[in-house]
Amino acid sequence: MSIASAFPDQAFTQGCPTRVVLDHVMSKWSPLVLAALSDGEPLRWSELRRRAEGVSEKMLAQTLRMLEQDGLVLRHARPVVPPHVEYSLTPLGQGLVERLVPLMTWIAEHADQILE
Amino acid sequence: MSIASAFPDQAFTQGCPTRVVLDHVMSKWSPLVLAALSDGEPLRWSELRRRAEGVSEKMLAQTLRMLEQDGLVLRHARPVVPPHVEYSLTPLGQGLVERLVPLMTWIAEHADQILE
DNA sequence: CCGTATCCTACCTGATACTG
DNA sequence: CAGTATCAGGTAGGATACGG
Repeated sequence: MSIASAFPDQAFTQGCPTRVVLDHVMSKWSPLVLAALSDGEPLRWSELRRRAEGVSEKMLAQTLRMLEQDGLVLRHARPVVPPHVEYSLTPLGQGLVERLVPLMTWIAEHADQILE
Repeated sequence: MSIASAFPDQAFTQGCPTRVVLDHVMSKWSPLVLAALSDGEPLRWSELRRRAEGVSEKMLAQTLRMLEQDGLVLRHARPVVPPHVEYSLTPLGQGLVERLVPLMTWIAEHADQILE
């Protein structure tokens, strides 16, 4: 029996790869970083820190490394002084944010209702 | 400047109610509980424990209380012995899962690609 | 059957300092 | 500018035992 009829039987069972990806995508800062990149425009480290308001340097680094390893975010470092590094979505990452943004939009529209 | 052009300016800024709701919805077990209820059929505590494979009793209780307080999940206790309690989605919760399920479906379809 | 209470650990956070 | 390193403190989450 799967968790819900919408998914294949083995999806989101314990130890399933889907569970790992779900945890990555749903981690505290991933949605904010992914949403910030959703416009398609590459962003620099400092700009990402401003957009994901409240993120520590440690957690931003950790989140970006994770998303890069997952093939969702691309890191492009230009070898200049001072360093210039840009982050953008991979095609895979774009597919993800196309589903993520509607969810976040819904939350933005209904947050008041939810917290009274 | 908002986090991304898709959202209103104040959305997902630090301390904004949207941030609280985002954290609730993206918490470790919420997606699995909400997805389990997405079929529309009310589920009992023991069935939810089976569907959200790996969840501890403490975290299931905490997650359900949170979702109930947020007005996303409805708790219906029938006063019988032994106790019979059912959980289901509120209309608000249904609106949420309509956006959540496509995201989780995408993850189920692309998890292999992501983890190589 | 449906939870609560307790304890314990792991991670997140925040601050600070430092490097190419 | 774009990070890494380290350490102290708090909080989310896990394991287990017990109660209505």
